[in-house]
Amino acid sequence: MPLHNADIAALFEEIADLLELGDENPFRIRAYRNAARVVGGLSLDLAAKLAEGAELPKLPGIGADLGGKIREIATTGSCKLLEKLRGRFPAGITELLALPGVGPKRVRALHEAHIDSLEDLRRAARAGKLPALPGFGEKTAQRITDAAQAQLGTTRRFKLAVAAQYAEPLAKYLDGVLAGSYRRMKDTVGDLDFLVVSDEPEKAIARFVKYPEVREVLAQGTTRSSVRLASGIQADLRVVPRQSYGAALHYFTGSKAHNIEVRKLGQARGLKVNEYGVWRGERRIAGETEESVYAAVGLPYIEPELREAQGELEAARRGELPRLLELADLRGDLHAHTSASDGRNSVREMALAAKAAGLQYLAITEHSRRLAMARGLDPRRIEKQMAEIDALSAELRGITVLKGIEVDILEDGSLDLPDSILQKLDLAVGAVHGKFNFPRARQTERLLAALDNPHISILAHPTGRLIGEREAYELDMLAVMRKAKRRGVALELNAHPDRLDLNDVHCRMAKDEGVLVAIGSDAHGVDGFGVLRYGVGQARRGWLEKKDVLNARPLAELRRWLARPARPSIDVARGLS
DNA sequence: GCCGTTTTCGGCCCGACTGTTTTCAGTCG
Repeated sequence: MPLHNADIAALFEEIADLLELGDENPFRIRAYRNAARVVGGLSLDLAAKLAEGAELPKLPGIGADLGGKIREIATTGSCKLLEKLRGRFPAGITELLALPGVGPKRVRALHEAHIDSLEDLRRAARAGKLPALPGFGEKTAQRITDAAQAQLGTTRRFKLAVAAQYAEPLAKYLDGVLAGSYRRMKDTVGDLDFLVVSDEPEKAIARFVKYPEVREVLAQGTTRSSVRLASGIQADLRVVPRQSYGAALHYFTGSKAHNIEVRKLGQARGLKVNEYGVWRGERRIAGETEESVYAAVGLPYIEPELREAQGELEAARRGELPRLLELADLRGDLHAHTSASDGRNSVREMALAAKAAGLQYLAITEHSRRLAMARGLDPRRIEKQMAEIDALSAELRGITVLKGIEVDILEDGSLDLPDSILQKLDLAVGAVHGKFNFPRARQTERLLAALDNPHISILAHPTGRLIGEREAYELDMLAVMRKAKRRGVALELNAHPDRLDLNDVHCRMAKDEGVLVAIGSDAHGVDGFGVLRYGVGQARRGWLEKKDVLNARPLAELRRWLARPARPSIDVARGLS
């Protein structure tokens, strides 16, 4: 069982937790958390790289020691330090750290009282033992008891589009702006962060806690407040004066790791960066706008989606920031369904809706026959739809409908339709809709085989993940990308908020590998194009520019790309990789 | 544990809110 970057990151987090319980040097603990973040956000599969005998690449914040531990974990599945630390504390004690209001100090106090798990904690709470513990008291004990009962230790995150339903009305109510991971367009958000400019912060906070959807006020101070909404999502408000707006927006947008980097840059220039501004001694030299904050530390403005401490500060310093894709750059959509399969509207209705959404072309890509429950199309019904599209095209103006298919990739990597019908279509989008649990090698082989088909233009939702429901299937993504590159196939970024697949890390990997990304709405109705903004958000998080995105190209260029004779049916490059 | 146009040693981002610790620690973002 090979360990992937996420597994290595999880072990580093565990080491950090256990070191924290051991009251170790906080900077050493931070080094492990930083390493977890760096490794977890890497597109390159470290274990695979090491298995090939390659050297570990130079990674920020990872020196000789942590590099050695990565090697040790990748090859043995664990490391000596972790085993030693695990021996020092009862198994499962780190789950207590996840409870809100519980940090290392309180876990140690609990441990002294032989409370070493969530179950122990609930039992001790029922017996009324908690308030007597050092540093607890009635209120703290109650808060922790409630959290333990509500299973709050299991961090609940909300899909971006779900969070939007709560976030945007509240932002309007507050007359404020959204910051945090929501503004950075992360695929899921843990809480909502709002910023309001006001010289009467108490008033703004009073209005905040009176919002009808507030279920519980978690904290209420003179400049900030936290509440839990009826939906269960936590909302944080920060109120600042006008002259601090940019600094506060920067601070509250994060990410935390990005902020730390910016503050360090400031420090090197003798400046202090906080949420009120950039300071030289007592004097504020910047802070009204985010641009002024970056300028003060010698950088151009950095887009929120890039602020993950993944090389954006270095790129900014060198003047090499990407010019990120924008929603308006999308010229068309290459993945949509109609009522012929499992959609809700006709081709005509979908085409008009796409036009209204500002698109110039739309590919209709129904499911293929294998997906019977979605009323997948067989060749006969495809021919019928092609005729329908031809007739429609004769009268439609301002929108071009392309004839496509979302063809199932079968277990052996062959496609669910014969070449004889695929070649009549403008494009075929290949997709996996079953057998998600193949072992990594077999799943990879299956996709590589599918890419050999000369008619496949786009690989849809390449990892099959459903956020919060289904993990991505096991896959050697690098091998798939390199093959897609050789075969001239684009990889989809499915913009549906349940998918967002490719994710941000994979988008950046695609860019690095020179693979085109197609942002598809997967619309199943006329209201389905609005999700493109989430797709663009992830694309931006993956550093994608207009040139990296297939459907940012004008129709004529797209047609040339689709029609080019480049895809031989035999992979001449096979054996060279 | 990392890192260096101040440094190979001595630093390491910064502030708010809560509760209980009577002067601030713990936690969080």
